[in-house]
Amino acid sequence: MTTTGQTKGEATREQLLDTAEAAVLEKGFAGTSIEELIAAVGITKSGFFYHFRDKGALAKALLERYIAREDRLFDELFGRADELTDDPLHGFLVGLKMLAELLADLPKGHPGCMVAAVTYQERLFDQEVRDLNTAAVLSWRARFRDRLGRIAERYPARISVNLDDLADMLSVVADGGIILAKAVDDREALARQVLLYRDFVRLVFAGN
Amino acid sequence: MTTTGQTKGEATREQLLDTAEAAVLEKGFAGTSIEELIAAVGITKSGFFYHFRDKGALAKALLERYIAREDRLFDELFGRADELTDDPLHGFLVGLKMLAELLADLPKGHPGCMVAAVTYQERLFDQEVRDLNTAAVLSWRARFRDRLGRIAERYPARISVNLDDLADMLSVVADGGIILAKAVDDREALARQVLLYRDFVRLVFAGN
DNA sequence: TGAAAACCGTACCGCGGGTACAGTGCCGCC
DNA sequence: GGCGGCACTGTACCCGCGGTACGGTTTTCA
Repeated sequence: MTTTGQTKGEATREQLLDTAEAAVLEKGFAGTSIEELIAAVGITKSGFFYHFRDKGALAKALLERYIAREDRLFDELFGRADELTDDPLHGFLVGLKMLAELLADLPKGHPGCMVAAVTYQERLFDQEVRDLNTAAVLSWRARFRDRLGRIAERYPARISVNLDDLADMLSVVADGGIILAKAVDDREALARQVLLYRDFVRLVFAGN
Repeated sequence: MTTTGQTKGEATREQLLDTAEAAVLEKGFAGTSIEELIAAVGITKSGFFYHFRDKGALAKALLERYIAREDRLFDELFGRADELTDDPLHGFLVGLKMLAELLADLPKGHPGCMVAAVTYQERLFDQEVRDLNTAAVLSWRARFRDRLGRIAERYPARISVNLDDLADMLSVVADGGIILAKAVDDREALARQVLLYRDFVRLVFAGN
C-alpha cells in the first residue's frame, strides 16, 4: 500500500491514465501510442496489457475517470456555493464565479475536455464509450437545468428561454472556451467566457 | 476542364480533401489513414503523394480550405444582413438568425469544426499549421469585435462587457454547440445555442 | 502532336497495435 | 516459512500504415 491507499497496481494504472490523458488531449487518441505511455511509466508492453485488455479499455477508463472527477468538482463547487445562501440564483452565480476563479488559477490553462476529445473522434470508439459520453453531457444538462428551474420559480425570466438549452450552454461555453483558450494561447480566456455566461444568466433572471 | 472550371488534378485533390475532411472530423487526424482516402477516391498511394508532399501538407490544405470557406460564409451571411438595414445591432441580430437557420437546415447536422479538431490535436501539426489556426480564430474575433464596436456606439451596453470576449463568444458557442449537438445527437442543438448567444447580445445592447 | 500533368506499380523500411504465451520477483497471509 | 497471486517481464510474431524511391504509363490540353 502507498500513502494514498492504493495498491502498487492501482498506482501504475493511475500513472498510465495520467500520461494517457495528457497525451490524448494534445494529440488525439489514435495519435497516442501505447509505446510512449509505457516508456513514460517505465513498464513493458506486457505490463500495459495486464492493466487494459486493449486500447479501447484504456479509452473507457480514461473517460470514466474524467467524468467522475467533473461530477465531483461540480458537487463540491456548487455545494459550497449553496451553503452560502438560500437564494437559488445567488447560489448559482456564486458557483459560476468560483468555477471561473478555479479555471483562471490553472497555471497552464485547462488541459482539455475528454468528452470533447471523444466527441471529435467518436468513430474510434465502441458504442459503450459513446453512450458513456452522451450520458455525461445529459447528466450535466439535468444538473444545471434543475438549478435553473428553481431559479425560474423565484425569478421569472426576462426573456423566453428554454431552460434545457440554457443549462446546456454552460457545457457549451466550457468546451468552446477551452478550444478558444488553447487556440489563441490565452490561459484566462476560458474563465472570462464562463463569466460571460454568468452575466447572461444574471441578465435573464435578475435583469442587471 | 470540368464544368466547375477545375482541371482533373484539382478535382482529384478536392475529392481527397472532401474525404479527408469528413474522416478527420469523425476519427481525428492520426486516425485517418492515407490508405482509406485513396481507396475512397480510387487512386494509388503514388497518386496521393503527387498531390501532397506528406500527411502534414494534407493537414495544411484541409485547414486552409476550411478557413477560407468559413470566411466566405460569414462575408455572405452578414453582408446580406447588412443590406437589409443600416442599424448595426439589427444587422447583427439578423445575421445571427440567418446563421442559426442555416445551421438548423443542415440535414445531418454540422460535420464539425476543423479549427476545433486541429486545436485538440495540436501536437500532431507543425508550427505553420498551428499559426494558421490561431490566426483564424483571431480574425473571427476582429470581424465580430468590429461589428460589436459599431453596435456599442449607438446602443450603450446595459452591463459592462469586454467586446473582444463577447466577439470570441460566438466562436465559443459555435464550437461548443457543435460538440453538444454531436454528443447528444441532436442536430438542432447548435442552432439553438447560436440563438441563445443572439438573445444575450440583444439583452446586453437592447435590454429585451 | 508533343510535352507536361496526373497519375500507376513495385519494392522497401520502420513503427505501432495487438496476440500469445511462458516465466519471474515480491509481498502479504496462513 | 512457504505459498499463492499480484504485477509484472521477455520473446516472438503478425499486419496495417506512413513514408521513400524510383521508373513507367496514360491522359489532357495547347
